[in-house]
Amino acid sequence: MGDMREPLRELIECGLPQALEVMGERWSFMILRASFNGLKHFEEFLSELGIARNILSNRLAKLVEHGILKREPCEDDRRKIEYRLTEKGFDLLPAMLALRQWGQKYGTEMTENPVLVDERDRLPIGPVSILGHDGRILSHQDLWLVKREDLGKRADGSIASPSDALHAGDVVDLDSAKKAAAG
Amino acid sequence: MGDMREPLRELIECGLPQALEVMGERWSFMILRASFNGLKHFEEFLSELGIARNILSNRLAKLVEHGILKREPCEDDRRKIEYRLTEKGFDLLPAMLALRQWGQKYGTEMTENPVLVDERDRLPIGPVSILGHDGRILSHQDLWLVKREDLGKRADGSIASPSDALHAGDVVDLDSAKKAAAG
DNA sequence: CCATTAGGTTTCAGGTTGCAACTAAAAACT
DNA sequence: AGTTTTTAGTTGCAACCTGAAACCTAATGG
Repeated sequence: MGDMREPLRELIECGLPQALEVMGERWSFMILRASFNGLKHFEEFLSELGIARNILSNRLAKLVEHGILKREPCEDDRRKIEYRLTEKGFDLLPAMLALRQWGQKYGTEMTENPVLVDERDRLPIGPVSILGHDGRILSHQDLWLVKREDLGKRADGSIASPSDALHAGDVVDLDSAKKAAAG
Repeated sequence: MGDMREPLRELIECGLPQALEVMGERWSFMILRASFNGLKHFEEFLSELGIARNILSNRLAKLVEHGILKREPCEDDRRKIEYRLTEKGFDLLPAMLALRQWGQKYGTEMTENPVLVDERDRLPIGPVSILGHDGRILSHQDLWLVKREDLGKRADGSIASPSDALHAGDVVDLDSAKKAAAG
């Protein structure tokens, strides 16, 4: 009876719901993007994003509350308030760019301008990537879900069948899914 | 007068809004994650996610409509329907993982189990990363926004001031923002 | 035939979004 | 000083979206 919610917990105990609590709300990512682009003031966000005043107010407050933006009054003009990214906010950059690149890949074609570049060579950045332990770029084909206690154990030929694994919670994740995608 | 919406276009013409059209809706990412984990059937999603029936129905339809999932009737049991990830759906993996990792980094600590690993060495994957043209891992410190026609032009010492650039659309993005975060 | 399962749709209360109008405080102009 | 403008909000209200529960329909299974 205590473990009734085992499979549910598996899905809920992960960073996603926590991330979505803030960033799942409408406009949050657009505001973040605007922040990345250097916008700092209420009226700037308002006119650039085309968001409603009350919603913007609410979203900014939530982003501040979650430590993604910091809210500080301007010194030179005390009507103005600056909303600036925190380190926690900057850490959302990979997620935002991955989403952006995906949208760009499958959306109506558009030549983005300005372009996000590596400041060293001033050449466009590559796709946001999943890296292995050794730095190799991984595709979904290369991924596997393994029980924590089985980390590092290589497959010797005998692997539980994917359908069993799905319920046993052993080798679960992308096995069946990638076969399905291949077919 | 024709270019009145210049700065607005700059923010809107990017993959983000297109990505958010589907993935910005509540539950979309959670359903995607469940799909990655091998769930395929309506009632599976229903019980694992704790979502309402009507919403699930609506979300699945939207994900199918946008080509992220494909909906096909089961052959062996024609009541059942399989929802499986398309290639377009799999391409959301970096975005989902980046979000997940961010949530994990800043949320209440939790030891994820099972763990997502590189199937070769069965070791946990690294953080989702922004790569430069040369494969180097970039932080937000290393990024720059440049006009499309200035690609590859290295800075010789004379760079327009960031505040000017913000309005001119030249070197816009993270310059001021990263200075702000540093301070 | 009858019960059950799978995948929905309908209904309706309650919450969220968005537009427009209003406020309050700090500059800026006259 | 007095008026206007700018900045960052709040409030009120209609339209839309969400979620829980009940209902519907087709396919299995006994």
